[in-house]
This record gives sequence, C-alpha cells and structure tokens, in this order.
Amino acid sequence: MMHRFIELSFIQAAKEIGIDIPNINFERPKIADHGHLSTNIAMTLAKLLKRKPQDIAQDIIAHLKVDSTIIDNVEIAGAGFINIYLNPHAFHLAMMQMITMGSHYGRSNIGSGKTANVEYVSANPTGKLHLGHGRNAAIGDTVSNLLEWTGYTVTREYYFNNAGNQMNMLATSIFARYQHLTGNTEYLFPEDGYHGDYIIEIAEKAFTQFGNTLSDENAETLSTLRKMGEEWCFASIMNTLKKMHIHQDTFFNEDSLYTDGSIDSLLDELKKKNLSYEKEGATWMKFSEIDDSLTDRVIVKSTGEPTYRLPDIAYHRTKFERNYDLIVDIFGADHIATIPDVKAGIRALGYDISKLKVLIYQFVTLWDNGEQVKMSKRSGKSYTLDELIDEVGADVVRFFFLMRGAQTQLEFDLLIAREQNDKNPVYYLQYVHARICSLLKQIEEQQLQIQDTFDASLLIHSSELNLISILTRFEEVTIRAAHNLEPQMISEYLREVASAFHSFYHDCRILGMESSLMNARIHLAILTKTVMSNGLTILGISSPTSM
RNA sequence: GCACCCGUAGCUCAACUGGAUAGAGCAUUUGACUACGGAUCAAAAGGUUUGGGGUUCGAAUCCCUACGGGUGCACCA
Repeated sequence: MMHRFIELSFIQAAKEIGIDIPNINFERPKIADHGHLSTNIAMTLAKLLKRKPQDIAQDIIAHLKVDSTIIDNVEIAGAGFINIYLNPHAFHLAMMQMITMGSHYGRSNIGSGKTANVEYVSANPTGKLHLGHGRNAAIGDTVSNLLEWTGYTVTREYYFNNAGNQMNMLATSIFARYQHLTGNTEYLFPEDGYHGDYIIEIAEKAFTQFGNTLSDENAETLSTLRKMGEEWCFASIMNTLKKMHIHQDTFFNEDSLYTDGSIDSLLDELKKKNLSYEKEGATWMKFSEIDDSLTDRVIVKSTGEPTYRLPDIAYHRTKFERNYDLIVDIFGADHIATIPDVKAGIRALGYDISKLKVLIYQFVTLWDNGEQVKMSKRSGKSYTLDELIDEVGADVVRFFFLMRGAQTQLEFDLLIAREQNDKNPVYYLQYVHARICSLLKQIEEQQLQIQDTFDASLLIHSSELNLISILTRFEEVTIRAAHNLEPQMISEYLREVASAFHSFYHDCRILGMESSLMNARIHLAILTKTVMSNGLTILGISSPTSM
C-alpha cells in the first residue's frame, strides 16, 4: 500500500536518467539489515543498458526525491540492490489507511468487472465423498473466495455425470445387495461393483419401500434402483459439503450436453475442420495434428458411445461460450492425462486457452498413530470425508487441506488433527481472534471508552511496528494468492500475523496503560482482529470469539 | 517403457515465482508474567536444498543427467 507512492518516485527518478519503466517490483527483505523495502531494478536493467548495476542504482538514487517523513534512508547493497529504510511514521500512516478500509481491508479491485468460473468437487453420484474430494472442495472454495476478494464475480460450478456405465454399476451393485436382503444370498455380486457399506444402506431403503417385489433384474428395476442410488449419493455429497461450509452455484449435468445437441454439433465441427477420422469403426480425433506431443484418441467408440474426452471438450467449450474471463478447474492428479487433450481440443476450436487455468492437486494420505490408513475404493473401506469431519471438525479439516501447496502430496495426520491444543496449527490462528475478543469484552465490562481517534505515533515498540508491517501485506498476499491460485499462501501469512500478534501482546500491555497509549494499542488489536477474521473467512474457517 | 508431479533440518512443510546469511511448526534443550486467556512468549541446537554437471552478476527455483517416491498412460470416467 504505502509503497505505491515510493514506487512512483522511483519511476520518476528513472525517467530523469532516461529510463522508462512502467512499474517497479519491491520485495520485503527477510533480513532486517536489508531495509524494509528492496528493489532489484538496477540489476534487471544492467543487461539492457550494458552498465554495472551499482552505477545504475547510484544514478537512480541521485535523482530520487526522498520524502523524509516516510523514508529514513536509501542505500545500495550487495550486487546492486536498492534498500529503503522506512520511518516509523510510514507505518503509522499505513495503519491509518488500513483502518479506514474497515472490514473491507484485504479486498482489491484488480479483478473487478471480470468474471470467473471455478469448477470443483465434481464427484459423480456413485458414492460418498472421500478425502481427495475434501482437498478438492477446500481448494476450490478458497480459490473462489480469493478471486471474489480481488474483485471477480465468481460462478462456483459442479460438473457431474448421472449416466453411463458407472451408474449402471451402481444399480447392479444395489440390486445384488437387495437380493441378499430378500434372502437370495447366493446372488453374485458384480465383479467391478461398488463395495461400500452405503450400498447396503440403499438396498435396505429399497427393501423397506418395495419389499420382495423387485425380483427380476430388468431394465425397469435397475432404473428404479439407479435413481434411488443417485438420489441417496447426491444427498450424501451435499450433506458433507454443507458440513464443510461449501456451496456451489451451478450444477452442470453432463447429460445436458447430449440432450441439447452440444455433442452432435461438436462432432460435426470437428469433422468439418478435418480434425477427426474414422478407423476400425470408431471416430478418432487428430490430437497429434494439433500438438505433436499428443497421440490420436478415440472420441466415439465403435459401439456409438462417446468416450469421456468428447463430453469433456464439449463441456469446456460451454465455459468458453459462457464468456468467462477466467476459467479454473480443480483436478486431482489422476486426471492429469486428460488435461492436454481437452486444452488441445479447445484450442483447435479457436478459443483462447490462456483463460483456462488447471489446478492440479496431489493425493492425500491419511496417517494415524504413525501408521498409514489405507484407502481403497474397491474394498469400500475408505475413510470418508464425512467421518473425518465428524471426528475433527470442519475447521481443522479445511485448514489441513489448505496449509500445504496443492502440488505436494498431503499427509493428513489424524493424531495432530484430533489434538485440541497448541500442537494443532488451526488453534494457533483462531486463538488470536479469541484473545482479542476476550480483550474487547473486558474493556466493555470495565466500561472503558475506546476513542475513535487515536495517536498512532505512540506505537513505537519494535513488536508494534513489526505487527503493523506484517498487517500491511495482507492485500498483496491476497492478490498474489489469487493470481497464483495458491490458498496456502494465506495460511502461511496468517501464521505470521498470529506470531507477530502474540509477540506484541506479550511485550505490550494494553489494559491499565495510560489512556492514549491504551487506545492506540486497542486499535492495533482491532485491526489485527479484522485481518485475522478476513483471512480465516477466505479459508472458510470460523473466527471464534472464545475457545 | 513413455509422460506429468515431487525430493529442502530427525518429522511435516515454507521460501515473495531467479535475489542477499534457505525460514516456520512439531520433537529436543534452556529460560520468561502474582495483571489483558500459558492454546502464549524468548532463546539454543539442527542444512553440501537427493548426487553430478550446465546457464549468469546470482540457482532450492531454469536446462541436462543419475537415483529415489507418487500419479497417469483403454474403443473405463
């Protein structure tokens, strides 16, 4: 925030020595000796200008008009870094700026006027959600939040398929369990059927409703059971998502691509563009022609049924046709192979694939007591997301899924997740909020007055200045996290805020201090509460007033 | 076999997307308030960023290579 002003004076200085640059990137040095802000602009210009970085830096500084009320000192260090040392007054100004934004602090408008579509979860209604879906949901919801915080209008979308083989398999699995319930224990369970206990639950429901009447495995019976299974699974999925505080705006049914003619028209178009051909009774798509690292694939089987690639491309096409400025897919690592094909297909149809960002997350492994909990879908013994939420709570589940980068495999340690103490990183963050709320409550009880105006210049303790400095970063962290689609940047940042606050709170007494100092510190605490609460909101985690 | 992801402290992970002396938490060791919630704070110790080359002012980050882990490679979705 405050360095926008400083940036302008640097650009002006550069202009005076004949260099035109649109913007300058400032970094926050990790080491205090390197100042509060630092730029490597002289080094990046060195090659272009064929001059030594130090000389360029020298020139820029010579033309820089320093505002001495904000900047204490500017110096050259190392290979040509320009380091800026800010005056405490700069922090006080920044604090006032943050406070004027109120509860909106952290929001920005870089995406305002733009629209985004974020697709996540997208599980088919054939079973309960498992941990992978949980990671998907947490990431998707948080990415959506981040985009909203940077000004985007976001559509949260769920894509599902309630047709095809998998649903038939669901129906036959239920039928088999149903047969067992009617006493036909000999009935063979389908080889690739769904083994989870929930199938038995659905079968029991069918048994209660229909008794023994569904003895024949005919089309009508299977259709009834399929519908029943779908409804049950969808209800289960929605219920679990609700527990995780996740909602979605649109549910896009794959089937609609067939009924509205999207699939047919796509096939026609591919044919017209000479991107498909017939071979061995099937229709193939010339992926290899679009991108020579790809190979041709079947898009319509010889039986006449499309493979998943065709609807995938048709579906993504609708997203481009719906004219979003940004399209985000949250996919598990098992979908990694399909992405290049979809992208190639979309590009061949003439769309701008730079709008499409695919966020791949790696798998989740669950650990308990130092042992890995195996999660096998086949055996049906998987630890469901629902059970996990019931066991450790939605806040902990979400935070654990969000505290690591998506591209690394996530180890979910139940032992730590179950702990309701200092070992659990979620509580460290939430405790900040609860502590401040507790403070405010005491102020109210003691009938102390909080003045609206206060003298920020009283905040000169190093832990006060450090806390303010970290709080000033919130907006840019949010922007960067949104831009890179990396929710864990928020978790990391909030940990820093929490750490800085606890240090401040330890070092700087509030209640009982001289009233103008107390008042200033209360305002700093309130500002911290705002940032903490906003950050937790982005992550979809509650901000408790007491714990 | 081919493609993609990953390899950082004993463990789980960061590192501002190529920046300066690679940082946190847990575990270990040692300290700290007769007041705001000790679910806290301060400090010590812990590293050849898997090995080896290369690119440049500068590499955990980019390229090549070897090794190790994961995922995917159907006329399944």
